[in-house]
Amino acid sequence: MDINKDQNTEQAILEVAEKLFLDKGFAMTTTTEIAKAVGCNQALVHYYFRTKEKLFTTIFEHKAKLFISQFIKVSDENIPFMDKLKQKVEAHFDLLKENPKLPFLLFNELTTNPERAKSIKEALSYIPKTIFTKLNEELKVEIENGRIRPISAFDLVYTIVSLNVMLFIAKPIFDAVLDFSPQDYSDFIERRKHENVKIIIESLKP
Amino acid sequence: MDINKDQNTEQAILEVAEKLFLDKGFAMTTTTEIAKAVGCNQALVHYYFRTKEKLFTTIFEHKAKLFISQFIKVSDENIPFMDKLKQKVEAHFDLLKENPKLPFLLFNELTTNPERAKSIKEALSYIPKTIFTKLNEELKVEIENGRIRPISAFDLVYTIVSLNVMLFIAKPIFDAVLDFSPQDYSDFIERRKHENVKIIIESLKP
DNA sequence: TGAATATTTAATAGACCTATTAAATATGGA
DNA sequence: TCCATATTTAATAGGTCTATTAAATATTCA
Repeated sequence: MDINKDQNTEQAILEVAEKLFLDKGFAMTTTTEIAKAVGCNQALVHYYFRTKEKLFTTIFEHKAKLFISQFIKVSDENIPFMDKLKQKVEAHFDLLKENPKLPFLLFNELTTNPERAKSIKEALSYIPKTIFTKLNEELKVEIENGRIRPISAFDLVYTIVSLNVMLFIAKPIFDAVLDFSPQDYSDFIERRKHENVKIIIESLKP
Repeated sequence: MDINKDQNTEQAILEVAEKLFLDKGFAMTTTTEIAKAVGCNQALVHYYFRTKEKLFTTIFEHKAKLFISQFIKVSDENIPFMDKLKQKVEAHFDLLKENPKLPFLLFNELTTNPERAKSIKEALSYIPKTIFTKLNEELKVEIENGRIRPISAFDLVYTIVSLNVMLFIAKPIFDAVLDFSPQDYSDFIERRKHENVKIIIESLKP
């Protein structure tokens, strides 16, 4: 071992593997490469995690649960619905900004290897059903009071997620095709953060 | 050769490879598998296309150019801006519906193998710059006449593409995580087609 | 028909990958 | 210190993949 001699090898493997899986997906990442990046023997990756699949699952489930639990964190309940909505949309954006490659990994693994769906479903089951129920109830009150047009929680969430997630999934397009500099990209997504909130709020008007 | 004995082998390879690349991406598709699906010897894939990379590039560039040229097709010029916008958003949706896996392939290849960016850039350069210029001019007129709020062509396009494309990229999530049946999915995206138009129109109000 | 060319096949080189094994080395506690 | 256990290494089995080659077969056309 070269690097990371100080810290836990198992942890080092997890960290390096997470970065590589997020960068290039499951198929394009090899255990040989992970070991090399950690600075350890390739057999060690299997010693600690047995298979590449298990290593991936461990990392993905941990990452997904962390993401979801961070998002779930209740915000101040005693504020108007629209303010809370703005808060949530921005919190979703911020969380994506901290985990910009997670959505792609989810899409990638679910698309190229549907057998992994079960493990991913397991990881995502951490999203309580109650979230949708609760949102639907809140929406119902707003709709009945004529403050917003009729809309389902699912549709609202779809709009939010689409507008926010695409900022990060499409980054390689902005970089390669549109020749965005890092500054261009940074400016763009920050501007869109507010634009997205505006569009979502606007789309709810009765 | 078993199947496709009637038709051109080269063409058969292209068709089968296109399906497989779209289904599973470049990395997860093997030339052996392509040959097997075509019903020919694996060496034939290399005989006609030399390398897997060349085969992929041929297919991708053709697909991308087709998609773009179909979208570019001018619609009736003599209708109000908002009507044209609605037409375009729906045309974009319809085109995606016919090529539901193309966006993912684009993201996948650009993300997992950035070296391929050049060839993809080449394929996408088929999008004339004038499109954005023209849209910006049309927007300017609408803005100056107070019919819509100030917005850039790029932002408008981002909103349209995000809302439409996510319907298809996220399909594996709807299927696996939300247990959508084919009918559920079909109903959902058709509803969203109109919902997306509404959101986009609404988001432009002054 | 028969020679030139095109297509197809079987075989395989060469690379790399995952996973395992046995042996070597390090570590911690009695 | 010394033994038991944990960690690490080198070596390798066994598989698959891309790409090439030479030989076999089919097709074309003079």
